[in-house]
Amino acid sequence: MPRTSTKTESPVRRLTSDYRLEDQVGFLLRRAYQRASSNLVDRIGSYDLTAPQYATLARLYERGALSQNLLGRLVAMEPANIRDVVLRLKKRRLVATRRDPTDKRLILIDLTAAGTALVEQLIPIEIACTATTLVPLKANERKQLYDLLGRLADG
Amino acid sequence: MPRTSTKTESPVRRLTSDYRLEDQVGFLLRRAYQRASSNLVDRIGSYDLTAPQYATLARLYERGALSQNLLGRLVAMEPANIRDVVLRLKKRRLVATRRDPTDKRLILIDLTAAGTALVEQLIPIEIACTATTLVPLKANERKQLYDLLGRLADG
DNA sequence: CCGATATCGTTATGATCATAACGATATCGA
DNA sequence: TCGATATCGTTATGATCATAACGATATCGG
Repeated sequence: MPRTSTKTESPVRRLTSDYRLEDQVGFLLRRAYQRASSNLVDRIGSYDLTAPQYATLARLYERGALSQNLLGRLVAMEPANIRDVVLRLKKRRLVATRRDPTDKRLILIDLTAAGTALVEQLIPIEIACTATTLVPLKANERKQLYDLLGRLADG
Repeated sequence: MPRTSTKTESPVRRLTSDYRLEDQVGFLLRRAYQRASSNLVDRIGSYDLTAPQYATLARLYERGALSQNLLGRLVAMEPANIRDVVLRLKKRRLVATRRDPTDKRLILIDLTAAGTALVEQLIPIEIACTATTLVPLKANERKQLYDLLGRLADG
């Protein structure tokens, strides 16, 4: 086995630098999200679902039929993005679409029976997954994290 | 102006549900990262740089020449991903590549003069951007957040 | 020395993401 | 009523992302 190789590293140290990438909150958030997302895919990947797809199904389960655009806002996806997710879910018959009779602009999305059954299977898995992700933190720390992240996300 | 439209919402309430998507840490992390990333692009977008591209340049600035693979690990990108980022940066002459003479597998990546100059311009902007993202939090809360996120990310 | 194993970079596939521009529909205000 | 404005969904473009499979190179153990 070749050594794990910090081999090519040269400790050049340019000019300034009390700067560290690790101190940038965006970088930390990206890595934490990678971890959480990876945990979820490990558990629900066998269902061939991604985290955004799961979020979409879960939201429909919570709220019932929604227009494609509103659904997108509720799962934090742009119109062009939620469109593709809905198309994939529709192709697998997990959601169904119909026109809103009173507003011809809208496409209403809803879970199918199969979609509903799948979400009900997945919800406990996702809850367990969240627990796994939070293992490094104590109970009071988790509550603190939720508070802080919520305030960051909402601006 | 059409109303902001919770129009199509139907409060169907399926089976169970003390379940809420907002309680899943992955969903919160994704939204917080969206916010941070958006803040960064607002500020450095005029340089035609994305957050991952900036992270890559910043890491090279901190560490000097690195193999493509190690560089990828240090910015939390898969080999296939860091490859594309490096290609784009190389096309813009912000980084240069050369073969490692002692290990023919490696491609060494380093900043060009132009790349170095650009990073030195961008670092203060990024620091300001992090400050903006953290505005909702008080100083002690920021410290707490860093601690919690770090432990989540490192598993 | 040499085969087993590990690492590096590449290729291919598929799913997110954000942005801008566009036509169709809906609503508002004068 | 009717034009200005807003929303909805679509299309196109480009950048992330993760995964699996692959050849080339490097290292280790016997």
